[in-house]
Amino acid sequence: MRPRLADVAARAGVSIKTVSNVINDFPHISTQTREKVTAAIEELGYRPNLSARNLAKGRTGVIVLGVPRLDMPYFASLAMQLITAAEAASWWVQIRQTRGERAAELELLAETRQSRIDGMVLSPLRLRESDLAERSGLPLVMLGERRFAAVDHVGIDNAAAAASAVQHLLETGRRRIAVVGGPGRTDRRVVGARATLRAHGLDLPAALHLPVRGVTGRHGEEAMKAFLGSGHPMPEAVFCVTDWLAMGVIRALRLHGFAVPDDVAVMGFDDIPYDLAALPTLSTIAPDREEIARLAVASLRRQEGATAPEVQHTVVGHRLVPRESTAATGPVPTTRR
Amino acid sequence: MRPRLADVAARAGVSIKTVSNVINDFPHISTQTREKVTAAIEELGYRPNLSARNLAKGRTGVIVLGVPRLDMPYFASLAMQLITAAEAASWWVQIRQTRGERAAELELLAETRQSRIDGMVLSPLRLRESDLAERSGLPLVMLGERRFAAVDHVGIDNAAAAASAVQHLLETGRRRIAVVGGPGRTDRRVVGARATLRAHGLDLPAALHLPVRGVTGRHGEEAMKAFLGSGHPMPEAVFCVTDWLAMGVIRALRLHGFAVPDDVAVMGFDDIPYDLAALPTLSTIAPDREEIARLAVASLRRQEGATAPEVQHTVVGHRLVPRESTAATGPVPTTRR
DNA sequence: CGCAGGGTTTACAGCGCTAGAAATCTGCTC
DNA sequence: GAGCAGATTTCTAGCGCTGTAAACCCTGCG
Repeated sequence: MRPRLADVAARAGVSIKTVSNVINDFPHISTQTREKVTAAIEELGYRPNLSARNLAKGRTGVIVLGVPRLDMPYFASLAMQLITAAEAASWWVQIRQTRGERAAELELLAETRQSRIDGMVLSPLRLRESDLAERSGLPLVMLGERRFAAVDHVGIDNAAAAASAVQHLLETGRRRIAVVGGPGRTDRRVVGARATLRAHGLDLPAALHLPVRGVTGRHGEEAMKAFLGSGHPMPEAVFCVTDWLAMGVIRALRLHGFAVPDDVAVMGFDDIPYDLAALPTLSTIAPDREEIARLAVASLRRQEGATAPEVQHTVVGHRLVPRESTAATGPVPTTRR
Repeated sequence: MRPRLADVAARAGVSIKTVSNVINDFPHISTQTREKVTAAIEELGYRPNLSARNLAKGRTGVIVLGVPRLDMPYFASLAMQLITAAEAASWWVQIRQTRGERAAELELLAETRQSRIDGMVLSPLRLRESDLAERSGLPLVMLGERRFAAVDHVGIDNAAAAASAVQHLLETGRRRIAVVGGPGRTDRRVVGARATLRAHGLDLPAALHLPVRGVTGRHGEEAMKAFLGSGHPMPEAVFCVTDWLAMGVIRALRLHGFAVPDDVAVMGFDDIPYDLAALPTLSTIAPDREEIARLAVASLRRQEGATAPEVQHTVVGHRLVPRESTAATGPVPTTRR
């Protein structure tokens, strides 16, 4: 049988509660006692029983992660990170998919009221500020582009990240730059891109802003195809607000005979964990996902403790990852035949 | 406060244990009582507290999934499926990475003995039959190519799947076929491919069998580069034992000026959830991962119940997914310039 | 030298559920 | 109509842990 608190207590010659106190880092424990207990724990290889702990503490040990879709590598990867981060807080993560539908997102928000979970991490796409009335006091933290005034948020500075992406394109000598993404100017990434162009005395003409109805490869391919059919002069580079879009854009470009990056450079965003055997490998912006996951869990714990925790919006870092798709010279030699 | 068993009991006018009996499907419950209880559960929206249940039942509610690496999309996707399947059995999945190292795999096997988990799903790469002595009575099920006599196994028929892949290449008119994968003939996929070639009066000459030390894009790229440098006449098609290898192979081919599938068709294996915006999209074999996950959990539950369960090796289905990389005519038009 | 006052430790009552054993209720036989 | 077997339900004791409150033990001061 695996050792229990009582076994540790007996071995250390103290009471059960003292062992519990040591484990939970309660104040007022003499160094001597602490050492005795720690030694006993070590010798017995004791590990607390989470079921019992959660039961006694009245928590369920479960948090929910709400994402649009799990087969989007960005969210799959985020989920993995969150699972790891949550484990440290003895939480396990129940993953729910919203398919980006408003109804599903509202439903999740409503579930906040049944006390079946200890907290929720939500990556909303269609939620509005006013929807948050649905919310109960349950610990909640939002991820993604949108920030809500009344709820904790963890994310990167999308505008700044997009700016550095465009900056990179400019630095590699491209001036005429198209932007793929966002059906509105609410899109921080588009905003950041546009601002950077403007700061360099350039513009984002309507023809070079390719709106999309989604962010997958298919959407990117369609948007670029539409552009290619429009007869507008080609851009020297394309900034896509997601890697998926970029993959589709590259496909469309190549199907039309354009070489990437030789004819057109393409930049993505997200650093989805695709195989680097892609051709060309994709230059992108890598949000610090591990940090996002860690801080999301930290936010939940903070809220769990306090009765009326103050709202915190946290900005985590991102990295520019230049790869082949924006290289000055492409890796693909002239084709035979 | 969320409803407890006692609340349901009060509402239905029966004892707590009766409600518990209904929930756990115990025999000897009158239809009338069952209906009363079910109604009460419904009205109150009762859901059992898993912590309490697990505590009382003496299980931990945790199973371990041991995979080589989680950033391999195949395993990420498998993990997701397993998490879903395990949820139905009130288990949550703790994911452990072995990096394909024998030591790490043995360590996991050893953990089987501390009763900290209810079961283990293992996808071993380097384990030997004899290592299983390490194993305790804990429910264990293996995934992957290797079958062990003494342990439950769930997987596809790799040889048959590889056979159908090669068959597909033959049917699209390719005769000279190379195989990338396996540093030994233990590899069922290589065996299946070779057998199919032989059955068609063809051979797998040593020059066309490209062994690899791993199964990622990098390994595929290196193997194909080495071949291209060898001066051997080109094959018309390449069958790779994983999609990742295939991505690398395609990259190497294209960097050398070969078009896929026009000059060389490439076939993968696994159907990793890559973006279909790849160019060309990858023809592959898709194992029924959902079924694998479901059956793995079922195996664990079966073993949990019995004291000396008989060993079951289960074969699940796979599908041939033809895409662009093996099409008769390629999607890439002649390049401009 | 006694006692206040703090730091430390212990006792004990649950958290919500399940597993026996015990109690009760049927319907049936004689 | 009593007696009995089997079906059905209730009683009771934990599962291993934490929170509260009370008990303990030491200083240091008067």
